[in-house]
Amino acid sequence: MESLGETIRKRREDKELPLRTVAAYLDIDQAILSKIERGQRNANREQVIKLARFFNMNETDLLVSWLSDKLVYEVRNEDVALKALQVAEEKVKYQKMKKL
Amino acid sequence: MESLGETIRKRREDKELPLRTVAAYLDIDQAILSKIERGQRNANREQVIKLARFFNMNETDLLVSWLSDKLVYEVRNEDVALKALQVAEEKVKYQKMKKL
DNA sequence: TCTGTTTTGAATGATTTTGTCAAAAATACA
DNA sequence: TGTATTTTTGACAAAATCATTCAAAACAGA
Repeated sequence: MESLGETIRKRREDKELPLRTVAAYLDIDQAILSKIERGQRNANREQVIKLARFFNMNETDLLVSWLSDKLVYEVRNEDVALKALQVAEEKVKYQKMKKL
Repeated sequence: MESLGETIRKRREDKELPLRTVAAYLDIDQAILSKIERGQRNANREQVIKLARFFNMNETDLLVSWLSDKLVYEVRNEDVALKALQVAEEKVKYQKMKKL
């Protein structure tokens, strides 16, 4: 279970690229990319999409990774984290069903 | 699948209480409570706890309802909402496992 | 040590959240 | 209807959170 940050750091190190290079492609300061890789900052959607393009990864997969990171962050330190995620899942399913 | 807002509105109407009364107990403006009940605003943890006490409900259950609402809100309009929730669940489980 | 890379944290800006207030809209009911 | 009560709305302000920049510190390797 890898976070988006861990994933892209691996990719970047595989290619032996400095933060600078990827950050330039994303048009952000390398400090931000460093923080994103280490999970200290959240990327935004545009950055995730660019990262997928840069590293030739499936965009949807990376967006799922990113979104799920945000969800995990939202329930950090919560006793009922797991339960809440499960209930949220049911709620989303229910809403989807209602739309048909 | 009921949101926290729907739940407490029902309770309040059952008891035929005006927003004013419950809002006073929570120490907030009734406008906010109105918005919380209709899902336009998020309650905070303290308010959820007070609501549970006020309506004699199980605090944990209400917190789960509240947290899951927040999660649903976070993935609204996302194509990959369900997938992201499932992945988040696995991530949380994985983290929990690692701690043992 | 020198060079390039990464991390850190303070400062600043931008955005979001939270709440208040008062007026408008809706509701209840004599 | 008319009046009182409740609810909703939206403008506004304060507070909190979040993103970004920058420069310095820490780190890695030759």
